Amino acid sequence: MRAGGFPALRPNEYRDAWCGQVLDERVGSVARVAGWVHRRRDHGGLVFIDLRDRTGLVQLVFNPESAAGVFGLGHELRAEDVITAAGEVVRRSPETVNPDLPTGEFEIRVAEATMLSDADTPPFEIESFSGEVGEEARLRHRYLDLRREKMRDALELRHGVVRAMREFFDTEGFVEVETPMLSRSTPEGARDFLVPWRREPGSFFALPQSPQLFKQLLMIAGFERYYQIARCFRDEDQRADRQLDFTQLDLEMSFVGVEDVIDVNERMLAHVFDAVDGPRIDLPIPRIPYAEALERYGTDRPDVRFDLELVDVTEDLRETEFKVFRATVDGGGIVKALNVGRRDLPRSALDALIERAQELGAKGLVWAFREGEGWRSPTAKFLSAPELAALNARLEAAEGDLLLLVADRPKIANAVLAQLRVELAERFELIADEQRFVWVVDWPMFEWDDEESRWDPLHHPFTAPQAEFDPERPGEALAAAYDIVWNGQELGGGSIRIADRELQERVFETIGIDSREAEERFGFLLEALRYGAPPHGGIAYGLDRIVQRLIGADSLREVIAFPKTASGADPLTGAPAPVDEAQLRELGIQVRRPK
RNA sequence: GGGGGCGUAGCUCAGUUGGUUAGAGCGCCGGCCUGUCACGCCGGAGGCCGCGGGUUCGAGUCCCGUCGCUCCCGCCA
Repeated sequence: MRAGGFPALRPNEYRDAWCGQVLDERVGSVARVAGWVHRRRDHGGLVFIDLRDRTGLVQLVFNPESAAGVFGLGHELRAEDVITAAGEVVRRSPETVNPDLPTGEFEIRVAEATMLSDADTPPFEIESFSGEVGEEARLRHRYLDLRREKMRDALELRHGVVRAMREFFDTEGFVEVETPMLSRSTPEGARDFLVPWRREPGSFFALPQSPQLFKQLLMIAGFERYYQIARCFRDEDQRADRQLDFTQLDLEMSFVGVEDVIDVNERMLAHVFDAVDGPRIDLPIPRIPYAEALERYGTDRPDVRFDLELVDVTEDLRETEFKVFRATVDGGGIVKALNVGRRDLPRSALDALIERAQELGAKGLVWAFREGEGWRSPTAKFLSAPELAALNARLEAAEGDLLLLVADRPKIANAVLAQLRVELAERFELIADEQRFVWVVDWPMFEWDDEESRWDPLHHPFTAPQAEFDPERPGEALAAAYDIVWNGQELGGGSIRIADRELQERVFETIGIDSREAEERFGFLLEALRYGAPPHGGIAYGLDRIVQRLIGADSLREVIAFPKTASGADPLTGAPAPVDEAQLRELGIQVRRPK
């Protein structure tokens, strides 16, 4: 998947052709190319050089018929030397054609060549055939790692994605506006990156976790349609799909409802994917209510490429004598189950499943194979015949089907089985070879936080409810929010925002932010809402994740030019690094450093 | 903060039950080679076995600690 072609090249003193474009129309004329020595094949009386630029490779031939100096240079060239070379483009004789190279039918007979920059032996081979180079070596010399075709392709695809987004938003009347990097700490929930302010020791800017409040202010300002390719920062531990700084596609629209936002975004995604030859998106993208996603898939980001749905069997076990289930059910927990189908798993594999379930947070996992009217399972003897029959019926279990049950608090039972569902689907190859998108809609406004004993916003506190909500029953309120999920990974999420000051205050109150704190933290927003706020809503995407998925990479690092390691370091620059005392003094910061 | 995996030559890796001088492929250096394209052939250099401590007659190998890379849980609305 390459994003677009390469522009026509104007001749200059270094080249008049891209390596990758030394093709038919060049045959018979002189071409000048420039680039890096990719590989040298020195036959003594004849030297072949594969020269590389960003467009690809072309073979240069140095032979004794060329000037002595030029032929001599041919022998001296080493990997990654930078040269410019000119000579006649010739068609190779049929037996010397390299079918693996786009330029494989042609070569340049070098008549003149200049070393522009000779290179030390690189710490690793640019295109290695002996396996993946270690992450730290790659990042330490990222400029060499980025010379690999794979990395060029990834970043060019990323460019193509961004360009297609801009194209689309341009035709739809959006304005790209930059919001500040240095601003006030906003409440996205993650830890902020703080920037100390010299003139007021003890006061800090925060780097944005998202442009959320600024884009709302832009709507109040009357821009109506805004977007931004926005750099965002969150000081949380890394994952393969999480970096400290990352990029969002952020957009916001005025005078819109949920349908309007979804419509624009579906067309945007279809346009972008089409522009980069990504998977086809069939519109409209199906929607699934949050509650249904949780019920059927155990997660708010369901992978709908395969069935294997979760089934709630709590009601069948309400009266059971089996203590484990009974205690859970009586305590407000649930029992959820998965019918994995007829699978021959040895005891060791079943034990491994139990272990995995525990790793994921479950107290345990019950496995069973349907056998006649009952079960073959260590647990079978604790359940009555009617209970077993009811479970078999509820799970539509056929003879020999493997059943997995988890009893726990709803959150845990769902999460554990949701993960097992995906892992089992991979294992048994149930996942259709296709791309499936789904909108998750009808999110609850609030979620009860047991540990803090308060209601938390499920999205963020600026999300509008679908209708007036009963402050006595926040748990029943639904939000005008939507997330888009691609093959089980969240790509983006958004909502219609609160455009009414009083409603905004009520939501703050519900989540335990009293009017004084609201004034202190969000006074500027509340004040802005007084001066004519249009109804508005939007969405934000993880841009890096979109590109990662498009190229099928395992890690975000494959689509970010200069990413950080899993521990948040940058081996190339050595960041983060101590700063000198004078800088700290100026900022009024005292640091106790370990000796 | 917690857990798993990994750390041996520049790179990717092997290294048996703890036992003599730690290996391979690629890369690198030198030589030969006029049709190769992951060129070939001959020769060579290259090691703090991540670091520190311990057990042992003896440690790349076992134990403890630590650092780094990585994946996961917590966290990331």
